[in-house]
Amino acid sequence: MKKKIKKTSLADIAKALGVSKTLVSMVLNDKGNENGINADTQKRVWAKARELDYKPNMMARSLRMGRSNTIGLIVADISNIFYARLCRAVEDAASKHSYHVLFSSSDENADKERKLIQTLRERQADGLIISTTLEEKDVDKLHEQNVPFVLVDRFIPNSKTPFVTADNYGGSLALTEHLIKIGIEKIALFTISPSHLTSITERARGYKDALLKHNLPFHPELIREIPYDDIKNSVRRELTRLLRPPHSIHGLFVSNNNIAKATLEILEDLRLRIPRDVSLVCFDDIDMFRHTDPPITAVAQPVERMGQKAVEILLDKLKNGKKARKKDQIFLKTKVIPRRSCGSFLRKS
Amino acid sequence: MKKKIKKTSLADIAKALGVSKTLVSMVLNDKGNENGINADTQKRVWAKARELDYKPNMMARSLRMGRSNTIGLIVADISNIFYARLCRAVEDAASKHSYHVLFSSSDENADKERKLIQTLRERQADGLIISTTLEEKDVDKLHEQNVPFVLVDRFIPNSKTPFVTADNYGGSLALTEHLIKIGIEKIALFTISPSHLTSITERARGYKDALLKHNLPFHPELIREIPYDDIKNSVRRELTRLLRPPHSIHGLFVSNNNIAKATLEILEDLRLRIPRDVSLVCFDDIDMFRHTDPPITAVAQPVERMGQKAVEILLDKLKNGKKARKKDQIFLKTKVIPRRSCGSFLRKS
DNA sequence: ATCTCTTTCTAAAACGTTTAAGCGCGATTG
DNA sequence: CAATCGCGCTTAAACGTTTTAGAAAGAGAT
Repeated sequence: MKKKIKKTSLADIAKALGVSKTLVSMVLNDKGNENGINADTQKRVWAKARELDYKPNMMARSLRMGRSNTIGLIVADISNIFYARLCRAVEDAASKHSYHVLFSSSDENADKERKLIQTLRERQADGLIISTTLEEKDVDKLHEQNVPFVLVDRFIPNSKTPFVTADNYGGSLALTEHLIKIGIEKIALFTISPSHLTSITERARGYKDALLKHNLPFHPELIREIPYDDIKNSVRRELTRLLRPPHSIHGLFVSNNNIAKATLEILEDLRLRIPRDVSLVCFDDIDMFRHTDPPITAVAQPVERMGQKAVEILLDKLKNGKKARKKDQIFLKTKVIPRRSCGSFLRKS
Repeated sequence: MKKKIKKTSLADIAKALGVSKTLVSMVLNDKGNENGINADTQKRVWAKARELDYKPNMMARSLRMGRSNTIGLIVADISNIFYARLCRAVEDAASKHSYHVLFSSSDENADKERKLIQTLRERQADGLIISTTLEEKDVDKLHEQNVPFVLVDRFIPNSKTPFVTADNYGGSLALTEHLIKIGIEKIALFTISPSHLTSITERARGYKDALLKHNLPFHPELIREIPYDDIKNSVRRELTRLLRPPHSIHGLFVSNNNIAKATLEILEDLRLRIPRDVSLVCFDDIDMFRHTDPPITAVAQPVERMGQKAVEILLDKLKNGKKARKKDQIFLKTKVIPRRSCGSFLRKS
């Protein structure tokens, strides 16, 4: 019925040529010379391999060699442009070293993430790159299971875990100061849950320190947490509340591009204009912020470098054992990109 | 030195319990009952497995079973929001059937794509989903090698190859008509190379037929091909040329979101405004088109369904053999989303 | 005639699974 | 009391590699 066409294996080539599998394997791995295989025999092997359209079976090879040349990558959501870029960077960097990448989206869900880690390990990923939503103790457990891994975008404070992240604190400080310098002082901050993520706490810390630095009052109730899975409704609720007394904010700092999108949408619904009714800044710049109405001031992260660095560190760990090194904890510089979403006048009056 | 901690295998559990690997395997695969394994023994196996933190080695399993539960997915560029969404959809659909996805970006480069296909096959992907840039004969070759695969976004005309694509023709026809109805008649089309892709040729065909349908002149020289790897410069060149006599276009139809972005940028550079100086419409809607200045009229594609359907068809092929069926060639409905980038007045005068 | 050294190649084990075939034994049947 | 059956389990092969250890054969040395 359904004719199962067997793929050609080393054994097939060996049999066809009347030599051993060993020989064929050596030749096709370019170890023919170092094993003193006759040049002519080598040619015959190559020819036959081509003739039979031989393709090595990586599963068998990995099984035997105990390594798969695969990296597992876990991000919150690969359809978010930030992670999509990160994935691409990781893919490119990995493929330079002939590694492949197994992507997965965790949706910021710790359970799902744990399962994904498990699966990736079952699939014998040699190492993991994770934009983790886990807490310290989970990550410690990962260490015990001695899986080589590197965190991206977020990190675990006071831990030896290697990571590559943007300078979320510095970026947020600068971004908030940008608002303050323009004269905007009542600034709310929309963070995203789960809120223990350092990418988020650090942004909040930067925001707070900027206020303090400029002797402005810090009101904890101006920091609002937007749940990852209900962004639009939360933004609507918080925004309408904050824009009227007693808060009457003048500026809004949103912690990621998804919240920014929702904010634009809600403001439009409410017939409110940026920056007339509120100034907006966003952590994480995306292309289209240049073309929105108005263009949005944002902090740009070096996403591509982030991916590259993470791969670099991971592969280094894979090669040279896994002693933690200080220089494997990396903060990348960010950059404020001023655009027109902040007005340019003092509005305290 | 670097202590290699062996992972626990079936054999370890078997030895610890004084039973055979077979038994352990059966129990852990939930085939204990159907193989009449004593309930108590089953419990002991599970307990020991947990105790030793057993994780099955999927490489070994795949090797033995001849299938990896992995789907290979090749797109042009995973950092393009369209493909990122597609990837996410494929990931979700696949994981529902406990398949994993191995993504790769081909950069619209046929050679790279061929290599990726090869690699994915070496890695024993059970099937492939490809947004292909290959030509018919390459795809035929793939068939011969009897790899199950499904094309997405693009298809091969007059071929039995299964595919899932948006109705590029219908969408483009409608989008062009949208312009025409507003009174815009001199419309240029920016396609993207490589231009043999049906996703592109179909869009051109829709554009042309819309003109003919409304008895408007069709000028082939108004169709400009923008190379994938040099979008910005080409757009600048073509745009400046087309906006002045003798062409003096009033409308511009761009074939994907990347070209739209570049167009927005260039127009800004040139101090030109949409729709005052030119009307703009885009095939493929992205979130941010709602918030650009002005919001951009676009054709939305059901990307998520596209991914789902592709997975569905592929998995069906994997299960039920590979006879080509008519209903495995799918065109998905698109939808014009009118926004303010087209003006709303007759401008022929 | 034996020993040793190259050169070229091979046998067999190992990686961790799944699966086809079948074994030992007590209970049931005729 | 022999034959049969079912239960609970095992043996061994197989998947396609890589790798370790060593073999066959001819050449040169003694």
